[in-house]
Amino acid sequence: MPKNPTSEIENPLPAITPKQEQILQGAIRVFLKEGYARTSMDRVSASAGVSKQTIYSHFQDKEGLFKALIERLTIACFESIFSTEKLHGEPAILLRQVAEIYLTKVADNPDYLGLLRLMITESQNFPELAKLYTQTVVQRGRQMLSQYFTSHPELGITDPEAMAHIFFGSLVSYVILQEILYGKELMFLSRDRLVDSLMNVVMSQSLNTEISKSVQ
Amino acid sequence: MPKNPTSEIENPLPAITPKQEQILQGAIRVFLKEGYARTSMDRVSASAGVSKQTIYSHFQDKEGLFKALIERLTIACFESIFSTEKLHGEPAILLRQVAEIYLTKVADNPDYLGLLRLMITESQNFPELAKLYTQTVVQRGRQMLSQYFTSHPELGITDPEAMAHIFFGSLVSYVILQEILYGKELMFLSRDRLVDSLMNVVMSQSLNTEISKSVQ
DNA sequence: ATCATACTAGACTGTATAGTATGATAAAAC
DNA sequence: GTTTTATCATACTATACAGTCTAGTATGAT
Repeated sequence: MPKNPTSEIENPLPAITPKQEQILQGAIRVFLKEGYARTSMDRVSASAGVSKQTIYSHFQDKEGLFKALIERLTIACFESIFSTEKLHGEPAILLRQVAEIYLTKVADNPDYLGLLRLMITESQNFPELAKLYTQTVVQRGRQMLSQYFTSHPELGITDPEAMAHIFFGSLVSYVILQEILYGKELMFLSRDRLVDSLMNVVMSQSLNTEISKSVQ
Repeated sequence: MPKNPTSEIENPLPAITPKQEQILQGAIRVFLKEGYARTSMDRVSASAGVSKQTIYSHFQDKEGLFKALIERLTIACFESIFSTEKLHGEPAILLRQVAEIYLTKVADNPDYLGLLRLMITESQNFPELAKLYTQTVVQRGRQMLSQYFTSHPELGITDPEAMAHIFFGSLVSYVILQEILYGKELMFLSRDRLVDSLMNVVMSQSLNTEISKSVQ
C-alpha cells in the first residue's frame, strides 16, 4: 500500500520514512547510471540493501519509484543551485559567482549531472518530469538572472531574457559537451576561459551604451 | 554474416545495398523515437518492411545495426550542416546565416534532433559513437567558427574558441530546451530574439577595442 | 503469550525480446 | 530445367525482468 494517503504530485513533497529514503538512495545510483529502461528492480533492491517486496510496499511500481526519485532530485537540485545565499555585489563578481556555482553544483556532482542527462533522455517517456525540471530548475534560473539584468540597466542589456539564456545555455552546453560527450578528452576547454569570455560578453554590452552616450 | 569484409569504423563509410538502406531507414524511426533499449528488432523489421531474418543477414546484431545507423546519421548530419555552400560575407551576415542554418537543420529536422538526444542518452553505453559525434559535428563546427573569428581580428574577439563555444552552445542549449524539454510551451523564446542577442554579443566585442584605440 | 507491523529471502508467473532455425516463394544464374 | 540466392513468414529457444506470492524473522505494543 502507498506510503501516504495523498500520493500524487504536490508542492511540498510528502515526508518520507528512513526506509523510503534508503530505497531512494539505492535507486539513485542505478537509475542515473543505467537509465530507466536498463534498470532492473532486482538491481535496485540489491543496491538499496532492501528486499524487493519492501520496495513494492513503499512504491506502487517501477514507474512510481522513478517519479518519486526524480521529483525529489529535481527539487534538491534547484535548492542546491539557487538557495545558496543571496548573490550580491558588482556584476563582475556576481556573474562569476553564478557561473562557478552552476559549474560546481552540476558538472562536479554526478547526481545532478546524471539528472540533467536523464531528463533529456526520458523527456518523451515522462513529460511531466521533464516539465517539472524545466519549470523548477531552468525557468527559475533564467528568471533570476534575467531580473538581475533588468534591475541593472547600467549593463546595457537590451534583451535580458535572451541574454540570460545565452549565459546559462553556454554553461549547460559546456557541461553536456565536456562531461557527457567526452569533450574533456577530445576538445578540452577550461572553465576559466569559458567564464572569462562569458563575463566579457555580458559586460561589453554596456560599452555599447557608453559609446552612444559619448557620441550624443 | 557482415555486409562487408572490413566491417569496422572506417573513414569513407562502406557502400550499402538498397536492402540495407531500406533496413536503416526503418531503423532510424524506431531507434530515434524509442532509444536503444526500448527498441525491439521485431519493431524494426516491421518498420522497415523486412523480415527479421533479413536484418540479421545484413547486420551482425542489434548493436551492429545501431552503430551502422548512427555512424551514417552522424556523417549525414555533419554534411547537412556544414557542407552548405561557402558561408561568406560580412560577420553580421555570416553569423546570422550560421545560426539560421543550425537551427533549421537541427531543430526542424526530427532525425538530427533525435540524433543529438540519442548521443546524450547513449554516450555511456556507446562511447565510440558519442566520440564520433563530438569529433565530427561539434568539433568541426567550433573549429570552423573559431577560425573565422581568428581571421577577422576586427571583431576584437580575444578568445575565439571560447566565443565559438558560446555561440554554438547557446544554439544547442536552445534546441535542447525548446524542442526536448518542453521549453516551447513552458518558456518560449523566439529564435529571432536569441539570434539577435547572439549577434549583438559577438559584434559588441569590437566596440571594446575601438574604445581602447580611441582612448590611446 | 499474542498480535500487528515491517521486513527478508527467494521461488514463481507471465511477458517481452534477442537471436536462430525452418520451410516456402520467387527470381536470377547456369 | 535445375540450382542458387535473396527474401519472407513463422515458429522456436533462451533469457531477462516486472511484479506477486509464500514462508519465515524481528520488534514492539497490549
